[in-house]
Amino acid sequence: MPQVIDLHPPHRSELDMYNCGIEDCRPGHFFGPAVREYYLIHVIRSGKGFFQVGNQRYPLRRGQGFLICPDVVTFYQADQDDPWHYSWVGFNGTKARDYLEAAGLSQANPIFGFDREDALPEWIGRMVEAGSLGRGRETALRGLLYLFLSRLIENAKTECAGNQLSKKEQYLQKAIEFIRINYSRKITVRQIAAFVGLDRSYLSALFREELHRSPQEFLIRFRMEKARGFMANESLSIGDVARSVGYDDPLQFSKAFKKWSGLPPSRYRKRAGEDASG
DNA sequence: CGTATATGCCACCCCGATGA
DNA sequence: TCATCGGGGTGGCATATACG
Repeated sequence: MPQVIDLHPPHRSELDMYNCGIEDCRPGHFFGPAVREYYLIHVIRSGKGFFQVGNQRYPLRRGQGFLICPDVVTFYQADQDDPWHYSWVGFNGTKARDYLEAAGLSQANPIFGFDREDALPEWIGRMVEAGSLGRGRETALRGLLYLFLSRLIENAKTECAGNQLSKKEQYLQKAIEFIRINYSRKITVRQIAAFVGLDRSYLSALFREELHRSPQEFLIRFRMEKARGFMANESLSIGDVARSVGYDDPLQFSKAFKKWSGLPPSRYRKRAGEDASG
């Protein structure tokens, strides 16, 4: 018999719980394909099953969990022989996405693992217990949800520290860090590679493999995103913006910006201003 | 022990931009 | 027009680690 706590659709604040529950699925039990209007995390206490989003299919088992994002079609099903027993919590709010991001979770990366000492299922168990409270119920559930997410975030941290990141990912992080700090200066792909300590062609291959674009393409996109931000400041000339993102030649900047956004900087700024005023 | 896989460097070729 | 330069990408090869 599943235990479920269902709240009224809450007003939108920083973090709101929609529901939570514990369920021991029967063999082959499934849900979907369907969408949710909130984030929904399942943590698997035992057994097996799979989670499918788009054409990605994730076989999952005890000690793992998955995130369903709002308005995304998903399907999940318990194993026929060893059906999973999971606990789940649904939530949303203005900060929900930030917390999930801190835990390394997103639509693109919806899977996580957890250790016994993380006690993620136990937190949901306490939520279900708190469901029988009176006037303090909503506050208790909110607190437990925060604690649950804090465990999830902490868990993501140790995963990184525990060298879960491959060398490739570490190199990419280092390269991106260099770009983040130096985008406003004239930097070359060779300098980025030297900073990371890799051969230029090898770094290029890593970018292509992991990010599906070359280091230079990544750098240009990064600069254009920054430029877009700078252009909101009307006191800066296009030349000022160009120099602020590492272009000493405004014409070259305009060309790159047009290629990126479809509009030359001056027209882009004009249109953005019109959009903002009505 | 041999083999597979990941990692990483290097030589090389091609392209486009630039500038004399 | 042609040389140069920065850059992207490939294939070959070496090394280390994991795995049976």
